[in-house]
This record gives sequence, structure tokens and C-alpha cells, in this order.
Amino acid sequence: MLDIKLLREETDRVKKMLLDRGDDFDLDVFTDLDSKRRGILQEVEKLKQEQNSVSKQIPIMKKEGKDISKVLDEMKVLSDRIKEYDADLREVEENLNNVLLSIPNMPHPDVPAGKTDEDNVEIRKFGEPKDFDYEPKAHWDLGEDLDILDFKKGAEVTGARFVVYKGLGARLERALMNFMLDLHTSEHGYTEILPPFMVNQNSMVGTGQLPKFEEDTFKVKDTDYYLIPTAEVPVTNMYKNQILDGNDLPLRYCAYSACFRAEAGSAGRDTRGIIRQHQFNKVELVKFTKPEDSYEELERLTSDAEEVLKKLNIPYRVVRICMGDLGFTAALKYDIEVWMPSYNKYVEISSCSNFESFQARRANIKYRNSNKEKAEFVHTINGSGLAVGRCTAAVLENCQQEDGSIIIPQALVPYMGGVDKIEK
RNA sequence: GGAGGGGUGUCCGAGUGGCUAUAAGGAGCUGGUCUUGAAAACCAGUGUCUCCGCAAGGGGCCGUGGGUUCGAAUCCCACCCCCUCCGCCA
Repeated sequence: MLDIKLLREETDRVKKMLLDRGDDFDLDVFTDLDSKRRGILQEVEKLKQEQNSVSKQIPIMKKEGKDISKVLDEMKVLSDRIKEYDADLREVEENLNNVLLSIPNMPHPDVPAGKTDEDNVEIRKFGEPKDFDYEPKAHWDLGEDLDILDFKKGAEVTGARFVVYKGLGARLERALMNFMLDLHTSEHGYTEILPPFMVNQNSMVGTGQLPKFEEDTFKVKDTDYYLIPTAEVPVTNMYKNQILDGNDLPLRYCAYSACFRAEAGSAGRDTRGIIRQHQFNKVELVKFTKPEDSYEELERLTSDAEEVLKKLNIPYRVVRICMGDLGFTAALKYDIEVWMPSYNKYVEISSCSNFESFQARRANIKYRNSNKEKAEFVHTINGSGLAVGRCTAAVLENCQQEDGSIIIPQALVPYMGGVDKIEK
């Protein structure tokens, strides 16, 4: 959510932002509702002031033995009028709030212009894609041949876009999760969280998934609960409606969770393999920082996530996401893209974003350095560290041998119980 | 799932329709007095708001949302959360 003062005072700037993002939201809707609300408010508050002051007089007049029946009659009329205004106000405020929750974040000036992911700007690269002297296999073929990924069973047990990991495939996925969590907790200073995998609607609004992206979510029937699309949601909302001690900032958390996404609108994309599933594993990094530290912390978080691929020695690049591809909530975003031989290109494996105060304002998360100061909104930052399923796919494809076996990266071998190769 | 108890400001905690509840009292915090310095003691200040207003000022907020009333933290309804006991259960 943006500061309402910004929307009022710098309407043109916000309009330009919406245009740059390719968002078709009409800001005049906000302006109208906002002035309507203020109009009603000024009327009703005048009436309430009168009601309050007369109400204070009533017990005094009673005590003096005066006849107050006429005053009570007048007050009844006043009270009814206030109720009418309040009802109008409620309606306008509900609409206004929905509008506020539907306006995307203001991008940072460093966000490159552009409309699609084609326009994202490469920032740096690690490693070189291996030049196979044979036709490399895709991870779905490798996985089926080695009997470690079973797409047929996933489809039978549940449906399309679900997979069953078997044997060393399951072990590899679990090894990656543990490897990532250990790296971030013991070397990068994050505190591990194992959050609930369902959250209430309020939390989904807090981090920006709702109300706009309902069709991307899985909702649990007859409850207020949603399956989390990322651990960002429960972890960020741990501090909703709280004032944090500035001396404790930045807070750095890492969390494993399964993630659930309906992938509405992605029909036909990445239908083979484990790149785009309805359920996948992810280790998420989340930070709460002071505003002045947030961009430095974003850089650190991104490099913390990159470290996973460096240690696995798998090629990747980092891109800065352009205006049109930025997403609703971010002010600035880096994607880490891993080399995927079957796609013959780099594929997103992590998105690292600074939301500035956008989520903090929605979830009402503040800090103050001492109780002399007025509390201010924190900045929130998060990124995948990394998407585990995609990382499994990357290991299979990048570490494959001509005979279809997989050489496990050295850093993972201890997590594989000493197994250094997956073969038939 | 059943029965009972509870949710009040930074924290503890009082308050069951108007009678300084204009949220008591205490702790904490800030400033001061005293002191070589500190502690203690004493004095004073100290809730919040993405609410309205140029300001003066006004309004809202006692778990959440409705309602009753001239007037609600207080009464009514629904829901959420926490605690105790019972049942069920990995």
C-alpha cells in the first residue's frame, strides 16, 4: 500500500508510474473516493462533536431536575443522522480501502525501463554453461530414466503439475533444502523459521497476495485459510501490528516451506518437468530493516542466495527486473537465473525484492529506536534462497554425464549421506 | 468438539451505562531536585491513529465486526485468539 499523502499530493507521478508499469488502474477512482470520504467525514464529525458535548450536559441537567425530554428527542434525531452518515462512510471507506490495496508499489529510480522479461538487464554472471559434446537430456527425462522423478504417479495421485520424488531424487531435494538452510543460518546470520503452511486472509493481504491475486491461490474450503504461495507470507506477518525495537534491526530469517500456487494463466507454460508445479519446496530469506539500510540489505540478501549456486558450482546470472516485469509489490527486484541446458537459457530460481514500506504499511509493521521517537514503517526485503525444485532440476541437468548418471556437487555429498553419484 | 475463565495504553493491572472512566494505581521511559558520581528518594512529563483540518481544534480507538441507547471499555448478537479441565488424536 502506498502512502495516501503521496497519492493525493503527487497524483501525476503516480499516474506516470502506473503507465510505466503497464497497469491500467484509473487513479481518478481513488481521487473521487478520497474527496467523497473527506466530505462525509467533515459533516459527521461536526455532528459527533455536538452529540458529545450535549451528552455531557445531560446528566448535569438531570441532576438539576430540568425537563430533558425535548433535548432527548432532538438528540434522537441527531443520533439517527449520524448513523446514516456512518453507514455511507463505511461504504466509501471499504471501497477506498480496496482501491488502495489494488495500487502497485512505486518503483525505485534504478528500475530499468521495459515491458517484458526480455528487457531485464543482466548485472553479473557466474560460471560458464557447460559445452556438452553430446545432446544433454532434460531433467524430466533424466529423472524418469533414473527412476527418481515420477510424473505419472504425481498425476494419478493428485493431477497435472504434481510430481512424486523417489529414492535418491527425494534425497537430493532434501539434501538441497538442508544445505541451503545450514548455509544461511551458520554462515549468513539468518534465524531459521519453520512456519505454518496455511495462513489467514489477513496475512495474505498484508504481504500483497490479496485482494488482487485471489485466482493464484489455493483456499482451504470452509475456512479462512489459504495455502501459502511462499514462506514470505507467514514470516513477514509474524510481526504484523507490531512496533519493533530499532536496536534489534535488521531481523534476518530463513524459512523452508512447501509453496502452493494455482498458476492461473500459466496453462501451457513449462508443462514438462518440475519447473512449474502447483506444489514446490523453497527456502526463503526475509528481512526487516530500517529504511536507510534496506538497499544495502537487499544486495547482501541477493549475494547470500547466489552463494548457494556458487557452492554447487552451477552457472547463473543476476538480472535487474524492468518496469513491466517488476510485479505488484516490489520497488526493486533482482532475479537470479540458473543455467538450464534443456531450455538452452537461464531460468529464474530466485527473486530478491525490496518492498520498502509497501508491505509494512499493509501489515502495519513499525519500529522505533527509543520510546521518545514516533514509530515508522520498517522496510521488508525477501528473496528465495533458493527455489529447491528448480535447483534439483538444475543439478540434474548441469551435472549429468553422457551415460545419464548425475555427479553430485561436492558440497552436497555430505547431505546425500556420502552418495556422490546417481546412476541406474 | 464440550464446560468454565479471560483479551484494557510500552508492560502489569483497576474499571459492569453518564458522578473528572477526561481509562485509576503501579512499573518502565524522559527531564529535574538532591549527590563528588551513581543508586535510592522526591517532583514533573509520558497512549495511539496509512482519521479530518492551513491552524485553532475536532474525531476515532479498551480482541474484531455489528446492534441497543440521547450517551457504551461497560448491555446484546456473531466471530477470532489465549488459559484451565474433559473428549478425540499423530
